[in-house]
Amino acid sequence: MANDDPRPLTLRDVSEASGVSEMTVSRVLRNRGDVSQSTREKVLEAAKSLGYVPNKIAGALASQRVNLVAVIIPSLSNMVFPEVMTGISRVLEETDLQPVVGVTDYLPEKEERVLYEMLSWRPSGVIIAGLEHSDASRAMLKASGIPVVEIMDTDGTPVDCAVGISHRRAGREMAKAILKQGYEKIGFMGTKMPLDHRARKRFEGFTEALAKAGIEITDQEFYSGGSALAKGREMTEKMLEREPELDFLYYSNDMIAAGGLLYLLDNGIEIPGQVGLAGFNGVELLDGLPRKLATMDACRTEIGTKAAQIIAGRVDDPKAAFDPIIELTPTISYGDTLRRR
Amino acid sequence: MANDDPRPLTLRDVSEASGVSEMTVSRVLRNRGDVSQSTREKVLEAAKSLGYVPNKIAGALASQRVNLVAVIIPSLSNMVFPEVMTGISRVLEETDLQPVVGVTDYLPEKEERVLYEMLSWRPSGVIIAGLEHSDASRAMLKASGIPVVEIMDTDGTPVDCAVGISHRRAGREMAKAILKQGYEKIGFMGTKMPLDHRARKRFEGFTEALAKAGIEITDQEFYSGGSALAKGREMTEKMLEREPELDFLYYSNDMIAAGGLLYLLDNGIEIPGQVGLAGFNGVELLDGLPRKLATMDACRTEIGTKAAQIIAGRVDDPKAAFDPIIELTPTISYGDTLRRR
DNA sequence: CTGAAAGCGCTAACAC
DNA sequence: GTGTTAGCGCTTTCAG
Repeated sequence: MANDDPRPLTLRDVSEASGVSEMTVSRVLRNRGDVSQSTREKVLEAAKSLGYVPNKIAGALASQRVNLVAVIIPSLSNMVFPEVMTGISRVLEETDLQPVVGVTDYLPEKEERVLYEMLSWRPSGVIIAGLEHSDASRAMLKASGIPVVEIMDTDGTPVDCAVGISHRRAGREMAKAILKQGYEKIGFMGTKMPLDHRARKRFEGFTEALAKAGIEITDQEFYSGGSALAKGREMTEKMLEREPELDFLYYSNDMIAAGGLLYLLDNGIEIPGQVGLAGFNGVELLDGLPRKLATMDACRTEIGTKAAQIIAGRVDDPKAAFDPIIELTPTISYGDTLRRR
Repeated sequence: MANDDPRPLTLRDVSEASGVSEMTVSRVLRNRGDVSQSTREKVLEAAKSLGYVPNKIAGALASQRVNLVAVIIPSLSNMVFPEVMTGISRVLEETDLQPVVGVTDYLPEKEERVLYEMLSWRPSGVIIAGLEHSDASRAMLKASGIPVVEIMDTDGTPVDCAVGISHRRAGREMAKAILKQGYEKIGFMGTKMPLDHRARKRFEGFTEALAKAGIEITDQEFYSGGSALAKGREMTEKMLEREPELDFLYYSNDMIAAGGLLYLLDNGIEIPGQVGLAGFNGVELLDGLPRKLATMDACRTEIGTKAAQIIAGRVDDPKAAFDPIIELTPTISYGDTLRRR
């Protein structure tokens, strides 16, 4: 029954055990071509009882086909990429493609290494976060000759094609919504991440829209590492000590915004009358806070879904047409922390 | 410079471009064997300018070696597995092994599929969550002939070896700590997941230790889906309506415990005097809550680290000895919600 | 230090 | 419906 010999089983073993040629065994195992019911049963029986697991390495080399899609993302620890993965998996499960995840920790050199490593397995497509990559990475992607979808961001020029939102616009829209509610003394808090281009673009869009209204950010603060909830609390405290006049706090993600919210509530500050708040991402995780946080969803699942569909479609038909850039539209939810009565 | 021909580059292309035999090119690219400085440079130059990326499929088939470690986990969405991954990656980065992640969504059939798929790439080792697997999965793991580490749990019999904590004991220890503080009317809230064996074992250990002290759980409630924070809040509200006499709430994870905490605070219930709380996991994410939640860390990063070390060690030396079960010891942190004054 | 030959386990393409 | 042959792109092994 089990395999005692350390040598892994091969098609040949199944062939011998079933008295059918290797080729026919292969056909049965892949459901390819016509095979008589009787031999099919013999083969499946033999394969099962031996515990045969096909060797995809050999199969891929022979067929020049690899059903893998490389998915390259900066991190698994925040809520955003798991949701993108969910979208991707949902679509790919309907196909014979399989996602393989690589994580870059927001480091361009690591991205390069991971990409090289993944491309060397000759995947059928690449889904990669962001539009900013090293020259070498872009060159590899171009030279690979496979479909590449850059996700999350549309502010830039994709190597092949992109699905995402405009983070500049997201920042602008939030600024406009805040101004419209009559807030004027605005503070910003975010990650100290020169390499998080999307956070940077949101910040840029935000200040740009404020500037257009003749307003400058009153104060700003950046953090790195640690528990986001705790950091949001600390930064908010510090900032309000420095600038008690602030009437709005814009956070670059929902987690630190939640920390800020808890701080304000603890200190009896009236929300959103005295101070308003908003975050970014729309993480469901945070439903259940004492107040519903204003935020902007980043269309994460949809980005994953669309990206996977593009890959699947183009693997299916390499000459099919496709949009070079698909820009999704995030929506603001006002919650209880942005709308002044 | 770039590759216009859709055909991917091969060693032969580099060989021709550099005027060196394929074999020597291969040696240079893998840093194997002695190659003169001058030919080495010629080769690297040629490979780089062509944008050559080696084909690992062919390499793996020829060398019968695949530097991949299959990591099979139920989910990426909660905080627990990303931390395990961190531990694994940290160790494997020091070696030439690479983790490849598969997700099962807590479904045994999906686990079986994912495992089959991964084993068909002939990885050098498997790290898989839990000790409960279908017969077919166990058979595959055994037959694979590669090192297998089952992680998270030690209450059971591993196929090969295991690293984790005893969730039964964890439940018992928490029960003892709660009783020691004088709490007596205890409610339990958790996930409605017959397939989350570790949550189940904690629950069993918990009730068992209470029983030994002659106490039964006063009330219990299970949820599925939705935002854990919100669910914790809702369940807590319902339970306290049903059983206003409750003096302690034990939650099967920190996220719902946090929701419960926020509910109690909102309703002016005194913690931990009137009602105490505890969760499970020790998620750093939650630092920053108004009170520090009592919890028990699950040694997640350490589990990842140890598991990866075992794989790396056994890949290095297949006949090295190893412990079949490594049980780590979780520690209770009392925070502000368990210690009665 | 470098090269030539053989073959890893499978599948495409073609017989029968 | 089934079998045969010839590789896929690399590395192992062995000669020089």
